[in-house]
Amino acid sequence: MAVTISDVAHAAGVSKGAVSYALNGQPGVSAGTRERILQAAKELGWKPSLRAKGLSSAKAFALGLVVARDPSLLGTDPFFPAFIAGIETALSEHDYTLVLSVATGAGAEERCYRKLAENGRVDGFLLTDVRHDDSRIPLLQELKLPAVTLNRPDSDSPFPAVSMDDCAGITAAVEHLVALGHTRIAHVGGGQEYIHGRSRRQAWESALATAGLPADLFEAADFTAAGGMAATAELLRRTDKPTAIVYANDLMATAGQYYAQTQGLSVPGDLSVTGYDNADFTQYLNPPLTTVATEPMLWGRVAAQVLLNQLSNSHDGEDTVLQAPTLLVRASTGPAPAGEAAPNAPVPPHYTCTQQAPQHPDTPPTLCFP
Amino acid sequence: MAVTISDVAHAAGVSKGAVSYALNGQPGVSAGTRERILQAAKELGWKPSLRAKGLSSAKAFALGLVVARDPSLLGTDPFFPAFIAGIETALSEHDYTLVLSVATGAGAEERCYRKLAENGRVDGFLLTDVRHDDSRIPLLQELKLPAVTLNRPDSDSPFPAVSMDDCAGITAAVEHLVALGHTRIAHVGGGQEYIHGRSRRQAWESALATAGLPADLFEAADFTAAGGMAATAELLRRTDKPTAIVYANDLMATAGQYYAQTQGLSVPGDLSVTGYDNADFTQYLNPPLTTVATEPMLWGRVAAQVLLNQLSNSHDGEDTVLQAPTLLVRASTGPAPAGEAAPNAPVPPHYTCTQQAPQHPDTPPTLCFP
DNA sequence: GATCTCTACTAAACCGGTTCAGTTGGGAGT
DNA sequence: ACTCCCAACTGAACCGGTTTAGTAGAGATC
Repeated sequence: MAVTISDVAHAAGVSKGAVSYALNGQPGVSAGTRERILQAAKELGWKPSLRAKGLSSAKAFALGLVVARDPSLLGTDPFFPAFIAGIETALSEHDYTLVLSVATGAGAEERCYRKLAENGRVDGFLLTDVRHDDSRIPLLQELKLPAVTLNRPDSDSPFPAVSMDDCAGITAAVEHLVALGHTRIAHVGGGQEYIHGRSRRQAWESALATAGLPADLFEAADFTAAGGMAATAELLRRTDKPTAIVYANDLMATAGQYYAQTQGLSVPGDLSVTGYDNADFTQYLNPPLTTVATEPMLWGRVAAQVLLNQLSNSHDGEDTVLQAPTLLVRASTGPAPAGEAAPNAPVPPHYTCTQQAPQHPDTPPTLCFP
Repeated sequence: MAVTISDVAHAAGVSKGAVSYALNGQPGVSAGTRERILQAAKELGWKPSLRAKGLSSAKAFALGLVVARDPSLLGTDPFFPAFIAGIETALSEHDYTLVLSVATGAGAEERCYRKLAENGRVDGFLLTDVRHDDSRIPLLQELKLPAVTLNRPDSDSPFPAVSMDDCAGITAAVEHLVALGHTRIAHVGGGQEYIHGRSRRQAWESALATAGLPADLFEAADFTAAGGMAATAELLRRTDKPTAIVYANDLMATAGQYYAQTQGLSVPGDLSVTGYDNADFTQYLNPPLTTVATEPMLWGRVAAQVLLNQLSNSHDGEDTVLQAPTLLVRASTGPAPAGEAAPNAPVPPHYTCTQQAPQHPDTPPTLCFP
């Protein structure tokens, strides 16, 4: 059996309580005794039992992440693995672990949160894929567990948010296309129940408005390849079909680009395409995809850090805003087809291309890392 | 505060012990009393505290999965998300959860296993990406925790394995290429420290031997896109360059196909390409990739199930063999270039194409699901 | 030198379950 | 009627920590 606090107490010739004080840096033991206890603990190789700690302090020393995506879609999205890796970097420094659940099917998500909370598995949750009027926010309030949301929800939320602005990346994509002379720039949106689905659409609308162009080429989809393909087919069927499509993520862009090519269109000759996320494989598409390089690892690390700070009461409750992702121009975007360019918009000079992922400060400005 | 076992005992007018017996289906309480206790527990909405249960029974009610891949590679591999989703389907039925750790950097992996074990976080581990002479096997024996390995390790292992044969898929790919008239069929291997890297290479060698062809076009890589691209470049530089390349995974195949196209080669006109894994995006490549459709979700479910059975002592210790994955023929493979085909091997008739993922029985044959 | 106060420490309760060692009461056996 | 036995149940110990209440002893105060 493993060595317990009683063994240490016996070895050091003190009581259990004294050992507990000494090892938690609490007052109540003299410097000499403390030293003796620490020495004994080290010699015996004592590791406090998290189970016992958890029982007496009513903590789980774990954070929860519930993923409610379709498993088949999960595998295609590069976001989660990197996001999780980021969480780990923050957790590994404190004795916390990540409890991951995948909920599939209606109602499964809520059951999942309830179960983890009621079983006392976790001390807090990381909320991803925040939805319009997200039901998980009142749920977690009911369950009385702290949380951190990725981006600020559109409903009232008492939880701090860690945000990475969608708007800038989409705006940059639209501006890039406008500069290339495109005037019919469509958007294939992600699920509009997600706030990032909505915000990307809104960013597209505003950017077009700024450029004095109509935002009438919208097709809703669901972030899946199949959805992106169907939406693309719909757009290309129109008489006023677009010369460029801004997709809400890479997977839809990949499928859309593929579909356009099967229809005999050249990318970017006849149709320019942009994605979002910078999935690894997009640089090996033919043509490589112009996309927006997000930093899911950083996001995960900061979100976990904020949640941990909240648990140790050292968080100020403020939202954290991460640096906005930047556009990565590759070969899937090009000048608008001849005869399509607006009269006063000749092919512009070379567009500034961000080839490197942007530099991020090690710690975001609004966070106080201990 | 939540309702405890004492509350239930008081409500039912019995002792704590009786409640414990009643709720665990143990003998020692009469049917009537049992009924009364269950009734009281239900009325009070009692949920047993996993923390307390864990402390007294020295269990964690969790399984561990340590992923030792580079985070950037993690995001590109569709295996893990699907595998994890499979694990979840098995765990959700029992009150178990998954503790996920991402270990990066030398030594981090072992520290990770040790930490989870010493902290009593998990009751067993799922071992993926098994390596040649894998050091984790003696490690876990030392830590005295049960485990399940994906595929049988090449060193002595006391742990049951859940295997999905690599050989059949690669063999089918080679046979498919041979039938198309190819005689110079290369292999870009995954990391040869991994047993699946080795077994895929061996499968390629044997299949070529069976076809009476030499296996001299091998290039080692590391399952990454960059590695696949470099290996492809190396192969295409040779004077006896291949007309077909069998890659050990989709990511390398994607990068390789892309590289070949940038060099002015037509796929499959000049070069046929096959992948492995059936990552979702591969069907949207140009051309769509011929690949081997594995079932990571099934794999995860069965592996978790075997480990759970082991924990409840209901596992027989036998290995479980899952149905071998099948070849999915798409457009990245075609007849060998003219003048390249073997004299007596005309373009063959249409090759049978498995368009559907294979049907798997709900429960694998060698497993006894309760 | 008696009291007062503070530090350093101990003993025991506690978290919420499981489990072991007894105790009780009723029915069978003789 | 007496023992014997077993099912049914209780009380307490236990898992390994934290925390509270209480105590011994040293030093300061008057």
